[in-house]
Amino acid sequence: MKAVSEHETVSEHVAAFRRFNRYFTRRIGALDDHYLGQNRPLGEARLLFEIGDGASLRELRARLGLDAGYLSRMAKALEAQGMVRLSVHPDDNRLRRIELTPAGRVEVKEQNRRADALVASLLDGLTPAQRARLTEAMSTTERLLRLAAITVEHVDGASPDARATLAAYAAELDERFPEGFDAADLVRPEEVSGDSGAFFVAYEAERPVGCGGLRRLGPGVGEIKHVWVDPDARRLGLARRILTALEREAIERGFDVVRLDTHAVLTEAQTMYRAAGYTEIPAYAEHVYAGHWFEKRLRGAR
Amino acid sequence: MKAVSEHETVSEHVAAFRRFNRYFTRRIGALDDHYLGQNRPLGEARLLFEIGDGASLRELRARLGLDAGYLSRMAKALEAQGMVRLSVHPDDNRLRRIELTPAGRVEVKEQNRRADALVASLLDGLTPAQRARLTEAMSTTERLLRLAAITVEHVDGASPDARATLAAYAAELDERFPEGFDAADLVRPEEVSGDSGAFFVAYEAERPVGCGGLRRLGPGVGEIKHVWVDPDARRLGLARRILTALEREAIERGFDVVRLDTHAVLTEAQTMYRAAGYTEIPAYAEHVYAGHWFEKRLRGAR
DNA sequence: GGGGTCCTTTGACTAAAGTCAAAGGAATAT
DNA sequence: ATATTCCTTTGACTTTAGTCAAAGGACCCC
Repeated sequence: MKAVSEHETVSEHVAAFRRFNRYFTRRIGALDDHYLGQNRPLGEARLLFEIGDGASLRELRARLGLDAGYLSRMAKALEAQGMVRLSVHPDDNRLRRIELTPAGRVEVKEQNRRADALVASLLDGLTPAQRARLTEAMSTTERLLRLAAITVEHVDGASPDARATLAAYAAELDERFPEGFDAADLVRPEEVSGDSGAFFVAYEAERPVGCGGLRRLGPGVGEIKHVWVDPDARRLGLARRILTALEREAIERGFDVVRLDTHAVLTEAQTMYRAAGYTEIPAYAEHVYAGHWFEKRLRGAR
Repeated sequence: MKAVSEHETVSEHVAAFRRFNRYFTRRIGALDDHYLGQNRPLGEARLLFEIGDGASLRELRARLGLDAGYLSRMAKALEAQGMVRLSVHPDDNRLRRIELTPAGRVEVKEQNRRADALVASLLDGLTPAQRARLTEAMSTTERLLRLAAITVEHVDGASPDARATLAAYAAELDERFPEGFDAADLVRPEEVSGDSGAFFVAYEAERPVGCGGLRRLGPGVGEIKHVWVDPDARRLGLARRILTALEREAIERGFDVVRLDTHAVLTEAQTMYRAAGYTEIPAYAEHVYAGHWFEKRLRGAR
């Protein structure tokens, strides 16, 4: 009974999603592409648009998912038209840097103007209140879609992605803590690997955008460390998902309770932990940066 | 001051719209297209999908915006693959009817299954509450975008579109009124044309999806007649827009007040009129179908 | 300083997408 | 009944988009 109704709701959401997708890509997406290109193949228009304030071909290849040969030729064509300038990349002679010429900049501006005008004319039919509701609904849709597309994966604590996210985490704390933060105070990779613990990295389209670690604190007790989300991926509910992954891992490892500490200035984090069922407890260890300690019981109700 | 802040908000909405558009078409739309086609050029896949329970080539040409020659060839290719059957259209020997064969039906079903699975796997990352919020936000977005894309145009009361919408209106009333509705009781075209009145038709992508008329009732008094919205376009706020257009017209024609009557069973309409500033008044004329009478003062406050 | 890796260019193709115009049969308007 | 309009087919193209592999110069790691 339960299963049936659950299934029905999921397929309802799937149907709604597909209906929206069809409507949006047919009516709006198509419009945009069509008007954007105007006198130019879409591929070139997109490339031109994506260059921004200069980029390497390698970057563009990754961002637009293009074949190397194909991109090389398009770049050459745009250069011949006087839209871009190609040069060897200052940092690495293998790479080529591509930049807009003044003429290219004019064309991009013109593309933007046209697209803006198109959207403005569309919004024209709505009242200000409706426009506000539309913007709100779009941003909710986008946030949830992004969240859905992010995966949280178990990785080795010493892997490059783990180290990269921890470095970003440390850099941010160093900014935010009045006393600064020393990267030497991060957990050691072996504390969150193998039998000792676990480390998770969140990926959005292959890019690491968040992390969190779990280590053993004592018998039946785990500690959650370094839960962090990239500024670009905040307000999506990602920290909550990382936390859920860590708790699931803790349960599998037989911990009955998990603890964590947090700095006094990280008020959003404290709010999040409370909402996730954590309760504040007295200090369970001395940490240089800690100001608040929390705990959550994972099994054996209360 | 006012104008500046107004302008700023509009451009904010434009920016938000474009950001959403970019995100959605790049990430989601692309996914969909890529997985849909699988072993088949996208054009063919789209065509196959669009056939549904059979259609004429002409219809498909309009819906997909294809060149006649291109479509003809694709149809022939699909026929050679045993996916569709082509035949002369029963109603008009110039047209060709295209239908799916059993094999074609299987493939469309398979396309659908794949797309559903893709979406389901995407939604998998969300909690049920988040899924519900996503569906809600998408449907709001879609409703408002549809509303924004609809235009309300002044047409002659005797034009084919005016007659078509009025016929649909009459047919619906005939269903809904316990006593039925006789199309002979509609306004005559000349009452809502030229100096006597005005008629508006709402178009969504060239298709008439709503209407409303205004006629002169007496000195300074106009009457709003036959405001109707196609079932496919309801719950978008379209009736309200038609009403606004009629009131603007009434003001231009120098009417101080507009009246209207409505049948007792049309409770949604009554709610809408009240929300739009209409107040119920005693019967101002005898009408066979009327059960409630409303009025709105357009100028000379109270 | 030598092998492996990385990035780009070039040649050589292929497939898909789309355009244009001529032509012929079928409806429609007058 | 005749001119006009419609819808589709066909031939003859062009442009985009994309793929694959070979090759060469630059970097990186011992």
